[in-house]
Amino acid sequence: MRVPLAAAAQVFKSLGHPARLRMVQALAKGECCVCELHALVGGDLSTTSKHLAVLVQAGVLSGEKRANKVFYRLRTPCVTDIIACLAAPRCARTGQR
Amino acid sequence: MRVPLAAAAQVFKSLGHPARLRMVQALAKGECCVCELHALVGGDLSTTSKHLAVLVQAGVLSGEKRANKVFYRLRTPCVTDIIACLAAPRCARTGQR
DNA sequence: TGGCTATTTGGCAGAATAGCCAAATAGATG
DNA sequence: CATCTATTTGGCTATTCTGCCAAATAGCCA
Repeated sequence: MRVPLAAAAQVFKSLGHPARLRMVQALAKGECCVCELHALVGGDLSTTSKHLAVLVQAGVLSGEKRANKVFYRLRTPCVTDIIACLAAPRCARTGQR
Repeated sequence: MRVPLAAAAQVFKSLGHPARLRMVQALAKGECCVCELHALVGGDLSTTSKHLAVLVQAGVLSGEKRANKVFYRLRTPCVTDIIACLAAPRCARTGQR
């Protein structure tokens, strides 16, 4: 294993929350601003912001400020694959679950 | 998405701990008994047992008792793919990280 | 500048998690 | 049966996570 175990675990941990997972799924289709992601998951806006910070910290997302909005995007296409694999009724590669 | 978001998040959450991730990696090579997994991650044996329970609860592992030992195995090859993807310096499918 | 929108930060209370110890359970074996 | 090995369960404390509120910050526009 080349990536430190702890770093990999941190990525999984960051994905281990329904709101964060939903946001990452949305971001798999392209970047979104915080307000869009917030509309997606509901709750307090500050909670959304903190969830995004967790994902950035784990290296899953990166954020960029443009005008007065902040746009987040996936940093690793790998994550998209991972989510697709779990989200499908069967694994796309193996045909099994 | 066909698998409930919450269930997928639970899988990620269960993988989001270094000891659990290490055990799952070992199990990707074949089933192990608790004592082997415990030797791998150290700490208290009861802690290992509880980590395994978390993974079973998430649907990642299944355990089977044979004689007086309990053997755990991966339930989903998908998880193996996921881990391989993250563990590699580059994603096996896309060549990117 | 003043106000407006978008987002983050600090702080707090409650819930969940981690890890250790002691005790209980299950099966093998003398 | 008594005992030994392997594992789980109950319980406890310390730590971390969640989600809300209030306040601060940053950039736009009149």
